Amino acid sequence: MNIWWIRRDLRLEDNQALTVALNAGTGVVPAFILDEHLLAKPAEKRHGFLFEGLRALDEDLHRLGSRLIIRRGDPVEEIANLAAEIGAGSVFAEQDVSPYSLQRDSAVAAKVNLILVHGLGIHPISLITKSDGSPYTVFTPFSRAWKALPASDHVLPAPASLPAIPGFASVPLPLLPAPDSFPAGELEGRRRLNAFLAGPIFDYEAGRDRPDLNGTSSLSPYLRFGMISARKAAAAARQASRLVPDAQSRAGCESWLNEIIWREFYQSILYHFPYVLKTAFKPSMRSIRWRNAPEDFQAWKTGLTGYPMVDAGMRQLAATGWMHNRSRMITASFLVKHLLINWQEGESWFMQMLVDGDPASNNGGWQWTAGTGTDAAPYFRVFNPILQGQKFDPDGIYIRRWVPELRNVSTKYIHAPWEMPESEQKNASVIIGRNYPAPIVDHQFARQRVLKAYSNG
DNA sequence: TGAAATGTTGGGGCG
DNA sequence: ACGCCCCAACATTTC
Repeated sequence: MNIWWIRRDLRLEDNQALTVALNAGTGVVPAFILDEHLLAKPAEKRHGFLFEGLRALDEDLHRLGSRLIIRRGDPVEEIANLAAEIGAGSVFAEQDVSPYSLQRDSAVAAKVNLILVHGLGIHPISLITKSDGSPYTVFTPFSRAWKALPASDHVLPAPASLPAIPGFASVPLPLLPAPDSFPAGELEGRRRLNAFLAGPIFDYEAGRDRPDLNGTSSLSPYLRFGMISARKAAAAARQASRLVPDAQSRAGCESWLNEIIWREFYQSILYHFPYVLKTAFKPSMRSIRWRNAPEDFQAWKTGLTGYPMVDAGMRQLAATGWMHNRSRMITASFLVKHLLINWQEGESWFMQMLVDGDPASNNGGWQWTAGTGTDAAPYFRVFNPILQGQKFDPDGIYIRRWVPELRNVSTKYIHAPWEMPESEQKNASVIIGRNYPAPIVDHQFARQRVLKAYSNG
């Protein structure tokens, strides 16, 4: 018997670790270790999503004649114990990139025959380097090298059946449910991919920037836990692109594929530069004097900054465990640039709240926004939350959805409600400073302040 | 995957 | 006819 050690590949279709394990013969025991170290970190929605995903996977395994063995504790001990218990020859697992997983896996490999299999990304990180072998640190050349590799559109089918598992002990999963907006499981991942490919992907070029429209795939949590394989998603996007005649639709597909490549770019960055989880990628950006401002941070977290576009994003995050990408940029920029609070505080909050929270992508995004990272936004690029709102939520639909106090505010004032005359405030049944805060910081002032802080840093 | 400040151009009103 | 001013529209530069 061998072990298929599941970590963030909760799927049966296009699972290379599972396939290799099956091909090794002699039977496969699917196992998941509830890692105390990881579960101790606050991330209720993501954990609920994971647990529900494991329940769904267990059901799928039952259907094929197998089942999921769950253990709890330190994975190094638990995998070694399980391997000894079942007399496992080898342990097969999908290779991960975070420093924690690298250290964990090398500790496991010291105790059992651990075989790590590619599959988290589409192309192995080792294949995408500059000609001298060093890693790319700029997205565009990285993506060119990525696209130059032969497209691997082959998707491994889910096995038709699996070997039965003898009566090994398994601990129950915590009952924590997945958030309502994200039912977990491979089936739901596939459903969402198909729904996205049936239309929205063709408008993705513009649609992806509009938090008021459902223009994105909302697949991020499923990709995060491998409930859909990135390779299958990309193959489907390429196929969709080939089937449409017009350039605009093809651009949508291409643009979405680029987002998949961003994901792998940041995986590569984390793999090669693990210190980014601790400090700025750019050494020159490590001496910025951040503000210690707990009240401002609290206002940001709770969506009470007085800037509707920022507050809408933060409340969407708190309510659903997900935030539209455009809103992620706007809210992150606001924390770092307007409030001058260390991007690492925001990174940590997002990791607590996000269902799709992934160290590589989340860190990459925050360092990009803060201007401290690879291929980052220049520090002087300061988003104006009012203009961003006007551009990307022109009718204020997104704001009214997530900031109900402003529901009756006219579109004219929806992005800057503090400019409402008193009579308008009464009409809209919202008094600025009472039912909705006045801006906690003036835009022009904040802009000048952050430019100064960065240029001194 | 910016925004603001500054510069340039050109049409129109006007004396 | 002409210069002047205003200002929108666009372009460039600066942060």
